[in-house]
Amino acid sequence: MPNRPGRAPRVTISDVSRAAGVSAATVSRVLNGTARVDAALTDRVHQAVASLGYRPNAAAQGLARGEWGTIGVLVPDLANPYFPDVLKAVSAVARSHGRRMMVMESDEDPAVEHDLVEDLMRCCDGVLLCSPRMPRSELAELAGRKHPMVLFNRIVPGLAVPSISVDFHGGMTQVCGHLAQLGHRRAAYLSGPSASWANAERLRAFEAARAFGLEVEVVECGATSEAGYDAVGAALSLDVTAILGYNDLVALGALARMRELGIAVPAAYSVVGFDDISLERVAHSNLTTVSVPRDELGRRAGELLEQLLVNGDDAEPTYVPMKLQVRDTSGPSPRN
Amino acid sequence: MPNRPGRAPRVTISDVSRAAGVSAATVSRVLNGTARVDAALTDRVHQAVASLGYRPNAAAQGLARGEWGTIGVLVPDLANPYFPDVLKAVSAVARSHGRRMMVMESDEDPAVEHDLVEDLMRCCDGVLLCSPRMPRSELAELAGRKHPMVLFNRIVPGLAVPSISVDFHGGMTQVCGHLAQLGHRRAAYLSGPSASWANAERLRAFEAARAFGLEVEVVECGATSEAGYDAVGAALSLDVTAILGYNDLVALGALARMRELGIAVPAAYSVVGFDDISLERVAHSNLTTVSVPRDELGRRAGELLEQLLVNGDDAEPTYVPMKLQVRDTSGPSPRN
DNA sequence: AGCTGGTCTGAAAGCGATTTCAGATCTGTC
DNA sequence: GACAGATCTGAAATCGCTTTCAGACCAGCT
Repeated sequence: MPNRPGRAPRVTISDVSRAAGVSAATVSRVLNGTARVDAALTDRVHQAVASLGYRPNAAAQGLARGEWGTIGVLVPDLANPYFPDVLKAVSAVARSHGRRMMVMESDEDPAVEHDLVEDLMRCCDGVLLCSPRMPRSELAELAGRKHPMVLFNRIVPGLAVPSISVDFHGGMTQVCGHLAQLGHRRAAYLSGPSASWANAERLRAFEAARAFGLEVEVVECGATSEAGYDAVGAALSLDVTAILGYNDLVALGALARMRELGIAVPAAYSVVGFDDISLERVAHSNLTTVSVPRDELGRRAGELLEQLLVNGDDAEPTYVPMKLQVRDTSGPSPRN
Repeated sequence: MPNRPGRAPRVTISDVSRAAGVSAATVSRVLNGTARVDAALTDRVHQAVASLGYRPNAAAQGLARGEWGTIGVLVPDLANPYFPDVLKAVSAVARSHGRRMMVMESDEDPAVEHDLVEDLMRCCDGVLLCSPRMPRSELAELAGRKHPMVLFNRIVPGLAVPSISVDFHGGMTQVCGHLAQLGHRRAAYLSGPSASWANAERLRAFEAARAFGLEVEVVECGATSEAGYDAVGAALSLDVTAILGYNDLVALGALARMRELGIAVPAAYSVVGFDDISLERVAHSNLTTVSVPRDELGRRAGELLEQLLVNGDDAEPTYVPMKLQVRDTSGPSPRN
């Protein structure tokens, strides 16, 4: 990089080679250990590197090696407590394989996702798309570029992209089973982003739920605690005995509103969340929910991508099961 | 980059120039708008780009331009709800200036911070260090490299590095004032990471607090809700009427333990947090705390870095004030 | 018609690494 | 002592893009 005024002069490999009295090739070999080099030269190189404070330029390395040493992650919303946990694990995996992590956020706007992914592909060896909301067609187009890519929490039928997802359908089925067993016959579901696969998977569970006697009404809501707070009114008017949140935030928001209204939980209504975000550790609202180990999920997503980069394996879609966590906000139906 | 088996063949600028029947220089000019180009040629270039699906290689651009178009952010812990909010804002600012964001996490280990920052400097135009725990000497060494760098929540006296920090000292002083006014005379502070500047700043406030009649005992604790939970016992044995947390997580953990022990808050003890993390929105524990607008903080940090990159300005350290949020966990001292 | 000056374009020289290739040196045999 | 082969080293090509530089072209003027 050119020396900018006021910036430290940039030390390049040829500065080092000059100082050590060897060729640039030798410096490269010493630093990367790609070939045997005489011990005396090795020493001189190391000394020159140390005294000049040389650090190889990542762009030049990337260009020459044909690898950036970087993976890219796209998330819908950094502020959603779900993703930092995943990022943390992905970052750790990436680091353990000597890669850096680039992060982009779509801010829940499906329209910008495509561009962001394109940008990521320009500077990352592989990309991890977390819960992408973009339409199937765009996703297919991106997949068609043959750039290593892993899908997280989004399955696109008929698209052979390695993916890892939480078994939302199974999780919600467990929730329904739990409520049915407690004698509930009608429940309201505070629905998440309508375009999202994650929401669709949950909805799918309600058809099966009918089989074991639970009818679920859908109320448009959203993915935030505020949305949950606001949607309670509509839910309560539906003659139900239980409220299911799209996620824990929604359920906690609903719970807060119900507390304000003086509604007894779980005596009058059962409330069930989804995701088991770690807020539970601190919030102590003891929400009944279904959990999934987010760190393990992130780790597996990272490993999947890494494997893809190294072996080019085209793995099968992986589903990670959820686990019902019965706590204090669910109980027998009051109409039993 | 070389074409890997199974990967899409890489389209380069010369492929485009060949297809459009112009020189690579012209393609570059059209794409970057750096010079007037005949309309007919411009069209041909655009068509070639579209039909080939050309995307400039970021590494090559970075190398040629001497800029990566990337900023790097180092955080101690992604799982700490504080940072995602900051990252979100930083990411937005970076994006608005056409830059990407690289994220690294030290996992609260000061020993790895130095290497991570070094790595960031190899591939980012500028770096933002959030609450770095590394010793002053290392920080000084890094600052000496003249690589654009902004410090967030860490002031190093005598080191001329642009920085933006929350006025922790002022915040904690407000907390002490609040408690003193409520008649409290002795309080316990559940102390955070001992090496951290943030903790030192809070401690500093306790000396001043003595002046208005509040004695604060320090209990070693940590930065997590678990640590707060565990430290309650020690705090209660100190003959105090109030407990101050290093942050909200600690305070919430303490609160949870106290609830278990059947201790009335704020009747028997007042509990005060620090940071006002957004968990409050969902946890509804109504913790008294001091707040700081994390998104604004992130935005300003991002802008500071951007300014540094563009103007090379060496701005003065900025302090952002905190604001006392009196809620339900603080009340008059029972010994009044 | 001949110049001057201004636009637009392409050839070529970087940017800073890696890697190939060929030459130099050194071993160990015959 | 000479030769084959193995080691080690440096020169140069390469990665894909930007940017300088100089030439080509055209218009407007004297």
